[in-house]
Amino acid sequence: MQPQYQPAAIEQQVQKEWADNKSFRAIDASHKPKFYCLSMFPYPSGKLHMGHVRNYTIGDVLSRYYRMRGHNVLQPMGWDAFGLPAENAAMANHVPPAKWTYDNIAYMKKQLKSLGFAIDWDRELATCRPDYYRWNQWFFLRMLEKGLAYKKTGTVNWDPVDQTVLANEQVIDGRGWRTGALVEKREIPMYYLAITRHAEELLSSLDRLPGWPERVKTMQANWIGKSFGVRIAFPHVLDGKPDKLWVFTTRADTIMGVTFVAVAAEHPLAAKAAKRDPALAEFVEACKRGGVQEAEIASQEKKGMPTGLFVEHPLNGQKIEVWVGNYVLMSYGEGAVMGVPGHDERDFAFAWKYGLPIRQVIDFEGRPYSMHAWQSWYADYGVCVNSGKYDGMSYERSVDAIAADLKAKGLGEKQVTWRLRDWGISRQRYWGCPIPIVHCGSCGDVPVPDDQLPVLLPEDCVPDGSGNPLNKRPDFVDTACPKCGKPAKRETDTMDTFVDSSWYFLRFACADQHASMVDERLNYWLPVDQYIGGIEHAILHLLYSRFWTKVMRDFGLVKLDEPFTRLLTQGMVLNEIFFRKSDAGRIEYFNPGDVQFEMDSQGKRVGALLLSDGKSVESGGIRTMSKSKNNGVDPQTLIDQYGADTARFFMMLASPPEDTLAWNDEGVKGQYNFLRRLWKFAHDNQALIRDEKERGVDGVAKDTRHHLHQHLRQATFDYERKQFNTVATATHKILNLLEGDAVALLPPVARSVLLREGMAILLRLLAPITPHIAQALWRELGFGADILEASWPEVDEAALVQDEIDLVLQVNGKLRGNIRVARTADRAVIERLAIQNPNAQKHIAGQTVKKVVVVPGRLVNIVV
RNA sequence: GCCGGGAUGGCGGAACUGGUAGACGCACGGGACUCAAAAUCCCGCGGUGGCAACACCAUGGGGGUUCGAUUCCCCCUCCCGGCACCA
Repeated sequence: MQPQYQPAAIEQQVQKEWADNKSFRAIDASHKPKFYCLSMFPYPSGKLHMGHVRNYTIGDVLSRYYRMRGHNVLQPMGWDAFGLPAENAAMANHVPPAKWTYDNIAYMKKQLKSLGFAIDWDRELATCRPDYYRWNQWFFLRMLEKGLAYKKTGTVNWDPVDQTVLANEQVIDGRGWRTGALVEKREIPMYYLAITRHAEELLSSLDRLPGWPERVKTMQANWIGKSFGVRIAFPHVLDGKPDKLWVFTTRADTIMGVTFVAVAAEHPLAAKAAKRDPALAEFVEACKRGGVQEAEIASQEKKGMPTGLFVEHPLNGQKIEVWVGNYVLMSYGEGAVMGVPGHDERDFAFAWKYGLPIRQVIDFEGRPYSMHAWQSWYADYGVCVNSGKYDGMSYERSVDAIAADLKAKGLGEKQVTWRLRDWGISRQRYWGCPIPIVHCGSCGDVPVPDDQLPVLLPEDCVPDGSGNPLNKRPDFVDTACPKCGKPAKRETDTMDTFVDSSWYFLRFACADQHASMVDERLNYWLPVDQYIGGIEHAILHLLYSRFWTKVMRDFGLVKLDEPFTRLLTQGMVLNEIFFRKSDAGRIEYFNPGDVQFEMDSQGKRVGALLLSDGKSVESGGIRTMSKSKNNGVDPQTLIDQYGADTARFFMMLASPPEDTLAWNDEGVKGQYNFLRRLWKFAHDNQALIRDEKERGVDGVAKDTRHHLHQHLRQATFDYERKQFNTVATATHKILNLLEGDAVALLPPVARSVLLREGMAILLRLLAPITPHIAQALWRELGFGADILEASWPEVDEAALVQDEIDLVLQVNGKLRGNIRVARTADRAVIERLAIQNPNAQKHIAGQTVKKVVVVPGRLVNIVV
């Protein structure tokens, strides 16, 4: 056995054995319970970042833990390989996105292997391969047949200089990222998937996902946004003919407080009014300028303009003016809202700005109401007031009554409305899955027949930033109509990459199947037992995957309602930002690795200096690691310097998996030292640990065994609840215990028994987190050939029982000492001992004891 | 703006169902070993007062429930994630 810990040699050796033995190949059948453990597949951006290392370490720890607990584990890996960054890299380096992507995959695969992840590489897939994306196309055609995929116009960001559709990410402060031109909204035809048809089930089946975090389920429920309300018509006369302006509201109880109606800039009524009013036309156009991002639209200043049109209040016939409001969304409800400034904050701000009347129609138990300042409780539910026949009614009663009255007049009805919109999947980009449609002059849009799939994406394009490069490829675009055979053009839009990631978890069960999208092996492996990925995917990716699964189920392709049984959403990895601002106002960012800190004598940081010139830099707070802020840390440096085990161990120790993790280089060395200490301790005591003579543990170092088994119980409990930082802590505590004086002073036989037991526990607790060193020591110390096959250590309940326990002594809830009592001591004895305690006496000091609270096994509190 | 989450020493974090706040680690300070350095080992380490025993204060801020609150309830501040074309 080597006296020194040599991670590079150990890790290479152990990884070679795993590869030679195909240790992580998942078998499609077993008497053991199956465990499908999946981490979200990476986008091959170049090299692994810390978020990847964290994500895949969590997944690997769970995979290895469940394997040791007797499960047949599948942990696959693939590549989310289509996407925008490949096109950006292509423009910057004049390399085709395909080559860039495949090179990145090769490098990142090497990195994943060097981290020792227990992955079944035989099932690897990449979404940019035709044998994967052909099934996107095939399934899209099935959805088209069923009407679940359809064509309609949608709004996109348009760069007028480059004549290109921009992703939201490419719009910076309302301007195109390359041209700096002001971005416009533009309507273009797109394909949509009818996810709203599944809204009800996507919402209701969240209740059948107990293994999902509540916050993710809440976010999804809010995103789907089921609202119960009333659809209300405001009658008016338009071009001499009677017409109705429809609005949707969840607060029909406030209808008598309506003082205006506002429509979206895209609303037909706005267009009509704009024809007669150039100022209004200008305003409507101004609203249409700018990007399509909801955050941008919703946070802009509320602006409006009257249309000069009037409608009638549906219940009292009052004349109400119609406004155009930039805060009204065309995509939600009717694209028009009734304005109730008395009880809606946005309407209040709007009315205040334009001098529209504000009317109180809800009473809040007589609390004083002022129309000069908004109070957050004005939007609460209450009782109708100033509302004629509805006065005194509660929310439910007034809504029922108002809906009934509106229905009788043909001016409204109760309605359920969803916030969820259908999923637009058309992208005007090159590096994605082609949409299998041919546009024929005679036959229109013709689906590509199944036997002509896949529609292959040419892999040698180099985009230049203007338009979609596929439009410049006659070899791709020009084709024959599958129906009539005449010359026709291929659709050049590609699919949203969320399509690729909406079903890849199914494909891992049958990655070698080329005759069909999925096969019967899915029935064994699916659903995914544990899914792990970033919290930033809590809504879109997870919702689309749930939707896709349900559609595949409806088509009879899979037998599952939900794809992911348990979900762990890991927190983001953050790092501090350092910068200098030049006189010209330009900001230069510096990598935290190039910055050194000045400390005071207490170790408190007082300044930050750039290593290269020794001058100070400013701190810009802590953000997610990104290229633009130059605050990323390359995990490869860490692996090269300390080895995979240290990188993995530190990642798990630093923070609970679901919390954000602020990067801190300093701690890494400490964990490397721990593994070195472990190795040295094992080396120095190998003779004692190896000694296998049959010896009982009865009466051996009772106190130490008590602590050992307490740590084991805690660590196992923490594995189960996936709090790996305290598992790592427990391994520290065990090594501290084994190294401590209590053990060193034992006679050799007792020491040998204890060290052997302690080490056997410690190595198995470490095996999921630091598998290489655990395997090496397991073998060196003679516990067995392969720790992968070892079973989980069992807690010795007898070791946990103590004869005497310490109770916390409190007076009026304040700590005043401890008392030691027998395990079996009854309440009366504890009370007497507590009151007699000299320190307690000091604080009771003449006051009367009102009562004594005894929490068995924990504390006693004297109340005076 | 809307939805979700978070805030505990110099730092990462711990505290299981409301029961000793700061486990464990890092950083820092002191000491041992060494010609020296590294490595290693030992001691200290929330704040204030005190020689000490100890006392008081302290879990973002304010209020409440309780014998007892980091934990439960209400209000506020700041930070992070998502907002449908980044993945």
